[in-house]
This record gives sequence, C-alpha cells and structure tokens, in this order.
Amino acid sequence: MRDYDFTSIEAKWQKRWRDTGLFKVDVKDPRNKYYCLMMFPYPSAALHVGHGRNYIIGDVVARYKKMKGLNVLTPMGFDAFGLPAENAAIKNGIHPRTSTLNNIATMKEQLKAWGVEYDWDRQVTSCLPDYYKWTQWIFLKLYEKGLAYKKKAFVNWCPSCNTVLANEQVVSGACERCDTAVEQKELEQWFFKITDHAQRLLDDIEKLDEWPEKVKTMQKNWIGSSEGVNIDFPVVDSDIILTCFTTRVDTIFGCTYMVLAAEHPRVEDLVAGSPDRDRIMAFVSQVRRGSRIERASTESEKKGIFTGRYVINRMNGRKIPLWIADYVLMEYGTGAVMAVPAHDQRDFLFAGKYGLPIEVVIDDPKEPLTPGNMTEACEADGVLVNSGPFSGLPNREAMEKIADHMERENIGRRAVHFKLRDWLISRQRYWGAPIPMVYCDKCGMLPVPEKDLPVLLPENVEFRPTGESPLKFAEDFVRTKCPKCSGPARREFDTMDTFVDSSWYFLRFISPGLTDRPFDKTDVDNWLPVDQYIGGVEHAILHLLYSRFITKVLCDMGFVSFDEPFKRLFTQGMIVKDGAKMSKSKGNVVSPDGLIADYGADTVRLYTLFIGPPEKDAEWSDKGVDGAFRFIKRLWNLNELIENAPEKGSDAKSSEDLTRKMHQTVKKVTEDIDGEFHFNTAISAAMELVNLVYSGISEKGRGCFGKDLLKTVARNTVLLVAPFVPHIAEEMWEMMNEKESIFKASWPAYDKDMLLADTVEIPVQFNGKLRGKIEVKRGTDDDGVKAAVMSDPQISVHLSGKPVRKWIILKDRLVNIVV
RNA sequence: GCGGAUGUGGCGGAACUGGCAGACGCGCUGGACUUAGGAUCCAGUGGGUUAAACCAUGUGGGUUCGACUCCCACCAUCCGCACCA
Repeated sequence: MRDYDFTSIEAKWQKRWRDTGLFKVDVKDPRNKYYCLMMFPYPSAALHVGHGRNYIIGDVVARYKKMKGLNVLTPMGFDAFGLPAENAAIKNGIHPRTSTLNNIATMKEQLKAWGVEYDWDRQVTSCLPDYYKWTQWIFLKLYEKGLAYKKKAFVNWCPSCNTVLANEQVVSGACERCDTAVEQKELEQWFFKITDHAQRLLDDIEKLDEWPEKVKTMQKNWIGSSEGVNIDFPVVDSDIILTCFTTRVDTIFGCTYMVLAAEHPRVEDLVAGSPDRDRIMAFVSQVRRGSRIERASTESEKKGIFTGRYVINRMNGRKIPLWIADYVLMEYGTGAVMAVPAHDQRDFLFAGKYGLPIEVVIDDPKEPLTPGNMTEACEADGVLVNSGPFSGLPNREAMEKIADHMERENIGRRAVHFKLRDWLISRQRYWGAPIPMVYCDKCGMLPVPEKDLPVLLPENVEFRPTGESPLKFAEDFVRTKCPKCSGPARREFDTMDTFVDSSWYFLRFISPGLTDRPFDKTDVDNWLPVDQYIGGVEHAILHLLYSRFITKVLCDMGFVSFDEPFKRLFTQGMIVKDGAKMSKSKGNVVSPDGLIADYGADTVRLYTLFIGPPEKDAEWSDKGVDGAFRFIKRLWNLNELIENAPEKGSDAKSSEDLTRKMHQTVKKVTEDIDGEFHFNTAISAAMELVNLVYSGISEKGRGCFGKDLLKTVARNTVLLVAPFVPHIAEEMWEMMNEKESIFKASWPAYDKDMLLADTVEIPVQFNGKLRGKIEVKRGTDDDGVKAAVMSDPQISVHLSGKPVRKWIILKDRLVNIVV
C-alpha cells in the first residue's frame, strides 16, 4: 500500500472540484435551497490559521448540507474598500487598487489550499465599479426616501485616521482601528437615518430565534430604548421653552435645578446679554473641546456653571436655577435634564459640589430620609412625599398618574428615547465608494441621476501624507456638470463608510453579473434570507445591525420581500496563540502555508475543528497538529487493513460490537453537526470508531473482523469525515470504486435497532458511591437486578452486616443501595 | 457601575432530562521494532496508597439515595456597554 501522498491527492481533488463546479447552483431552481455564507473578508496581506477557522467551519457546513441533499449556495467575495490599503499607499506609493487586488489573489490561493470551496463565479469585490455602482444606487434610494441626509453636527473625529467615525466605530472613546482618542468636531456630514427604524430593529430581534443570545443582547443594549416623559420647562423672562427627558417622572417634585449640555442649541441665546456671558461661553467651549474619553470617565468630577437663568417647574410653579454641566450629553434625550439630587446619584454629587438644594420626594415610611444626613442618592422605590396631590402614592403608580396629568395639562408627553444614533456614513478618504451627490451654485444639492452611475473613483490621484483626501484635489473628478441645468457644479468628495458596501453584498451574490439592476428580485426572494451566516462576534453590532437596517429599507421600498437578512447566525471564537489574539505586531501568527506543505490541508482542517467547540476561543498548539496527522494516516491505512482482512470474521461478538459502534457513530456525528456545530466531539466519535477497528487487528484482544464488515465500516467512516477532511475522503471513496464525488453521495443513515446491545453493564453504588458493576440482560427487572447484585461476591461484601434501607434501581442504567 | 459568558488532570477539552467525572486528542512514563528516530505499535497516565480507604469539577453553604449538572452566597478571568437622565 502506498503512503498517503497528500500533496498530489489534495491538488488533484481541488482541481476536480473546480473543474466540475462542486458548488455551482442554478439560482432559477431554488428547490431545497440552502444559502451558506461566511462574512466576506477585508483583503489584508495573508491569512493565518485563526482566519481559517471561519472558512473551514463554513466549508464543513456547506459540504455536509450538500451530502444531505440540499442545493447549497456558498459564495465568497471581498470587502475591498478601506483605510489600510490607502494608508499603505501613502507610505509606499502603491495604488490601493493594485495592492488590494494582489491581496485578493493571494487570499484566494490560500482558501483553495485549505480545500475551502466556493462558487467563485459569484465573487463580488466591493471596490470594483460593477459593485460600487450599486452601493451608490442604494445611497440614492435612501436619499429618495429621506433616509440619507446631510447635517452639521458634532461628530467623532479620529485625528490619526483623519476622518470621521460612526458611533459604532468608537470604542471607549477611542478609534476602534488605531486606538487614538476621538475628538468632537463640528462638521457637515452625511447620515443614514437608522434611528427611524430603531423600534423595529429592536422589536424584530425577537424574530431572530436562531441567533446567539449574546449578539441579540448586544444589539438590544446598543439600540437602548428607554421610556419616559418629555417635560416642558418655560424659561423665566423669555419665550424659550426647554424640554427635558426623564424616566423618573415620579421625582418631578424633587427637581431643584435643571442642567443643559454644553452643546445645547439654545445655550447662546440663553446667556446672551448676561454679564457673565464670556465666562459661561468659555466654560462651554472648554467642555466641547474635551475628548470623549475624559468626558465619559465616571471618575472625573462633574463640572458646571450657573447660567443666571431660571426655569419654571409647572407641576408646583417653582422657579429653579438653570445650569450647564459636562455630565449632560447632547446626543441622548433632549440634551436637557431635570435634576433630582435626592434620587439620582449624579445630581446628588453635583448638588453637593455646588451647594444646590436637596429635597426628598420618595421615602421609605419605616426609615424616613433626611436630606442633610444622606451620603448618596436614594434611587430605590418607595412612597411619594412632598409631591402635592400625588403624595402617598407608591412611586411606580405615581409615574403613570403624573404622566397622565402632564399630558392632560400639556406640561409634558410620554416619549421613548434610544441610545442609537444616526449612522454617519461620510468618510474624508479616497478608497471608498464616492457619495453620488453634486452641488450646483444655481440648483443647490442634487443626487447624481441613476443613469449616470457609477460615479467612478479617479485612478490618477496622488497619495500624500497631508491628512486630506486625494479626491478633494482631483480637479477632474470634483468639477462636473449640474444634472439639472448643465451649469458648472462640483461633486461631493467624501466617500462612503465601507460598512455601507458590506450591508448588502449578500444580495449581490444571487445575481453577480447583472448590469441593469443590483439584483434580481425574484431570485433574491427565493434564496434569501441567508440560511446560515458565519462570522466573528466583532461584527455583532456594526455589520449585523447595518445589514438588518438596509434590508428593512429595501423591503419597505419593495425591492425585496423579506426584512431580516440572516436566518441563522453562528459566531465562532477566536484562535489565540500564547494567550493572545494572533497578530503580526505580537509575532504570534501561525501561517497555514507551511503546515499545509508539511501535513496537508486535511490535517490542518481536522486540527482546527478538533481544537475545541467552535463558538469558543481556543489556544493553538503546533503539537496538536501531529495528533490530527496521525488520525489521517490511520484513516488512510484502513485501505491496507481491508486488503489484508480475512473473508470471515473470527469473533461474532466483536463484529456485533463494531457494527453497533458504527451505527452509534453515525448518530453522534449527525447530531453534533446538526445541532450546535460541535465538530470537536463529532471528530472524536469518528476517532473512537477507527480505534475500535484497529483494536480488532492486534493479536491480543478481539478477533479479526471480516472483509465485508470492514468495508462497510470504512465506507461509512469516510462518508462521516468527508465534510471535515474532504480530500482524503474523495480519494478513499474513489478507491472504493465510486465514480462520482463523495459529496454527491448521501449522508449515511443509522438503524435505531442497531444502537443498543442485548446486555448492559450497570454501575452499582452504595450511598451514591461506586462500588462495582454488574452485567445483566437489557430490560432485567428490579428483582433480577437485586439477585445479580447479591450473587456478585465483589459487591455483596458491602452488604454484609448492614441493613439495606432502600434500593434505587433505574432500569438498565444504575443501582444505588442506601445502607 | 450595568449586562453577558466562563471556571473540570501537566495542556486542549468530554459528560444525555441530576446517575460510572476526565471520552477524544496532546504531552509524559515504560516497553517493542529498529543502525537510528521527532516514524510506527503495545501498556500506563487526576492526586493518594503495596493495595484499599480516602480526596478531587473556582470557594463556602444547601437540596437529594445520588450534584460538574439544581438553589443561595462569594471569588477569579474574559467580553460587551458605560455620566443613557
């Protein structure tokens, strides 16, 4: 028997899969459709084994579903716009397009070497005009619906990346990419009105019953809805009415002052003419300049300034001072807060610092509070006091009554506020899809007509480390004609956030070649939602939320008929090395190239899957790869084993055991894949089966198995491991005289009646402690079991002299004797 | 601070609805075959003991005939959010 020459065997099958189009589908025939999708990657230099996990998992699922008879669509593409390529261009002068396309070529080779198979005819590359034309089209559709708008706002600015960032891209006040502290800058920017869909994005999470709870919770928290009341406070000696949002309207009678955010639009009007105006505005601009990190820090002491103004609390007619403070955020609620120091910790600290009054309005009748003795705010429930007609009510009940009263008297209105902000999509960078808008001196701002798409990115631009987008200086690009009056006009030179590109790519895979539409509605409706989406949990909020939003918009506009894009989501864990995420800078990257050369792709795949449950992080061990390689060799040598096997087995019982184990293994592997993708235990089950086959070969122990039985077992084993180790499986399948690919064969079935043996070994416990085992016929009744225990000398010694209090007998499973 | 997850041998990890803790693999120990092995095969491998007893699933309690699994309290680590009114 020849050695297992993985290099040539793997090359042979990879070529054959490509030549025969293993995963080619006809989208016009959606019967038994199964859309299996892995998140498409950003084309960075080279993949490491950590990346591989994602693609290998997806490949296993695709191959398994194919063997289950489904019509599997599994495409791949590249999220090819983005900052790194542009930054590299500034450094080394290579055009982002060139480096990106090179990286894509390298990655495709790596994926193929792993034996990860896709329908490459459907490849989408988001940086190419045939794709971004339709990204721009989506922008126009949102603009048409009033869901894309431009406004001047304080935005997150990363001084290192020289661009704005979406809220979702700011992590603890720093840029998610480079960790630089994010600044606030007032700029005119393009937004998508995702907040219009906040409630729906939140409510529909309930529909996603095949998504991980963790991801759903993260999205819920990010959208962050809270219910409360918007209350109007008229400013004394002014026409201005300030509205504040509160979730604790029950504490309204304890409101002793009001606070505005420094960014509040009425600040300037309110302090105009005040003798302290300059001092106040100096404070305001100081707060506005502060970085988000400093401002968000809970540790830092709250700072504020009195405006000299007062507002009226219309519930009791009281005049209360109006302050400006750094702890109030413009981006949440209304940017104005009613302060109740007795019942809100932040207000309590602020009041203490600036000597503002504290008034208790919710009390525990058993332990009344005295404002002077309080060391912290009391945020607990209780009964209202000092609250006019509402005194004496439990506070939860009072909330409703007061809200009703306010709505009747037009003092306030019930309201829901979200943490979710509109999605800031403009980027001051070159390597992205240009925003298809034109500014004409005469006609104003206009969208580029659909027929003029794509707005092409100019190729000949200079990449200079000036911190400004090269597009801005590309005269030929910026200068254009007004689509309405044909007069001189200039183009928008900001590009779109790359998350816009990736928020619809799963639709394009269905109709990758269409030139007159982004996708075909019928086909997309037939194939979507994606049956299985696989990717990293780092996209729990960004990409997965944006994609849900865009899908809902397209659904509302009638372009698609479904409003959630991903039916089932699987988020795999990271592979770490030496306790840290693999990264070039840490120097702990494990490249698949050398491993595949030394052991073959099947071994690398097998180890990657065997390392642990795929949803959890796992530590990579080069040694572990040896174990996988050993299994591959043992699997291969089954060929030789069969050749040398006798025609007839020599021990009927061993043969029965092996047959039973085979059926059990089919059941186990099938259930592990169908369930939570527990490939690690599926593989260990296959190993156990192979181990049992080998145990029949050794001189001692069991007798030898007959040729026919071994053939049956080997055949099933090869089928079971085919999704994990496809190359060796194909080769062995072919050696079994099969003409078609193993992935066209059906997944093996097991026989329920073959799973259980006639006799069972039952553990015998005394007071819950294991003392021995008995072997009885399956189904033996309690008396029979008792008799077996009594007659076993090893076990019955434990009975001597002790009265038995109770027998606990679980049929075929366990005996416990209480003495 | 809030929310979520996870704690099992030297290591990665198994364990059904509460029922033989440590499957499978790595590593390690001994042996066989070898000129040689980082190849292959065989045996062993949680601690403890000549052998038992006994001790072991983060810690401390509880429920139960019986707890990795259920309940209560705590500790540690990781992740997400974080002045959200």
